[in-house]
Amino acid sequence: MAIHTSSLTDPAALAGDAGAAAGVAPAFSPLYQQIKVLILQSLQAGEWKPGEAIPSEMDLAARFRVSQGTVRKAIDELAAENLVVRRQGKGTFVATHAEQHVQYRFLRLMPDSGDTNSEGPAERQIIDCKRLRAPADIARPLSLRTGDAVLQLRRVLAFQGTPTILEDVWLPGGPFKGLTAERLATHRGPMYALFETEFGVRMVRAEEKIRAIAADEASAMLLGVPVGAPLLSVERIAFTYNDLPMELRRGLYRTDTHHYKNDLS
Amino acid sequence: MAIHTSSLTDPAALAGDAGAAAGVAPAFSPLYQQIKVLILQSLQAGEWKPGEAIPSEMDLAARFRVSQGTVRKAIDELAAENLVVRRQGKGTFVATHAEQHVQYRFLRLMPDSGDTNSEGPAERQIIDCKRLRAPADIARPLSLRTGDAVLQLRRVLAFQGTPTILEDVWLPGGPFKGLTAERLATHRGPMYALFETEFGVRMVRAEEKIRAIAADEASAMLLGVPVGAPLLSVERIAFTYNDLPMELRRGLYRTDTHHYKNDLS
DNA sequence: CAGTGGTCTAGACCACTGG
DNA sequence: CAGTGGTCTAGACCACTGC
Repeated sequence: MAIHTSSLTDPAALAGDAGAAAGVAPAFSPLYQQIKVLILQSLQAGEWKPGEAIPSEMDLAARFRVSQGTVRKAIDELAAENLVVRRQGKGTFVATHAEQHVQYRFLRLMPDSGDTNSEGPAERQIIDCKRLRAPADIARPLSLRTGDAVLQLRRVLAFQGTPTILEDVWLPGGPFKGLTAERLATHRGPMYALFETEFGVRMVRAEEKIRAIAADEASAMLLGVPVGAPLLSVERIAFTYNDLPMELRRGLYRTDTHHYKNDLS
Repeated sequence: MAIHTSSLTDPAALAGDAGAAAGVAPAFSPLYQQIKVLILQSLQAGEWKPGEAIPSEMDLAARFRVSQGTVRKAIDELAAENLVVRRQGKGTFVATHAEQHVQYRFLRLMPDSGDTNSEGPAERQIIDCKRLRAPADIARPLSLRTGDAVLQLRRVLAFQGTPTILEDVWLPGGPFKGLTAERLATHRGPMYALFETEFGVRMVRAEEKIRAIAADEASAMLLGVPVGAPLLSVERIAFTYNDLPMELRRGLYRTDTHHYKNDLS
């Protein structure tokens, strides 16, 4: 491994050796990137669980035989990607969807007046939860084969008594074996927190495609709006480590009292 | 200034002195943050224009009497905020909306199939451009007073012959004095690039509120969709340095062939 | 080749947390 | 008070660019 050849005893050998055999460029990779990959591997291997502290910078520096500054830069990037949270004086912790002061980290729907906290927690109602064989348009985004087992879940979120979000969620059957409507209903806190504690699946990032559509009969009924009313359609693919898709979610949002907020920079 | 008291000759005096008089906490501010503010001030003062190189890290370190590493960390943050672009071997450059390989940095609308480049440049058509006194709902988000002069602009963007975006843009009359429909029509490239070169206004970040609405008669006509068709309503406030709002934009997007893409992390 | 940003180190000291 | 992350420095060397 490149790390061990580029330690204190031989700081000259820096270039990564991955891909050096082929005719392609040697793809120079700085030491801190290599350390970052090693920490990442420990994270996905579950060496440290969500919410727990990872070893101190000094410990990691000793383990990898590099200076603290190099470990520091690796952790800086992990923190920038929200995989890890630094707390001065305490340590560095594996990020988690539970115990996070923002209840829903990936939900961008905000009430038109007041902040998210002022309207209190969402009232959740599970409409449906069943196993089925994935049709092509579900299997593809989840990197599954058509016909593979998936879990489908339908629920409604209401804010202050007004049903606002109708969501269909699809999960790969393998990693989420044993997930039931019962378990979901009794769980408090974000769904992604339950995924972490019960199934060891941590959602790391997501992509959303947003459209405006007209409510069909079923959706209109569940959300309490007229048929044909404009709704925000939000299709989300959520990824765990290694850009592995682990959830497909199709949501319909009422935007008469709420809006989808996005910050560009 | 704090910088000069915490130079090489007196590296002990680090704490910022801002706000030390009041009973509030002294608000410790690290050196690199102070340097960042100084560079920021030079940026908004126009000491270096968009597209130009700023002084090298060594030069800035000498100017501010700090080490290169400290300047480096300041620039790192500016680069993370897209205010500045680093190019190895060449220098650090003031970010610009022109000459940027992504044509529209703040536009999140993507064609459903293929990438942004495959559909070629947007065809732009100015519908209207006039001066008026700002009503309250326009003045407020622009931090103006009701009745202040604003410029209103309406245009349609079409992709491959299909009108897709209808936008109303409001700009404060002062900074944009002299902007005409003629000038906009003859200009090639992003509108924000013209704002930089002609008016010295650089948009740095933006906030968007997204809703689904039904097309009214005027919008339906201009976009070539039936009245009542669902459209994506995108309200954007764009800010220049110092979080100063400089543009209000209300867009209606057709989402039958395109979608709004958002990455969450 | 000189000049730029990028990496890496070693060591000192500071701010914050908790026992 | 010890341990953690956070700041700052000084110096060496590397990778990339352009003359």
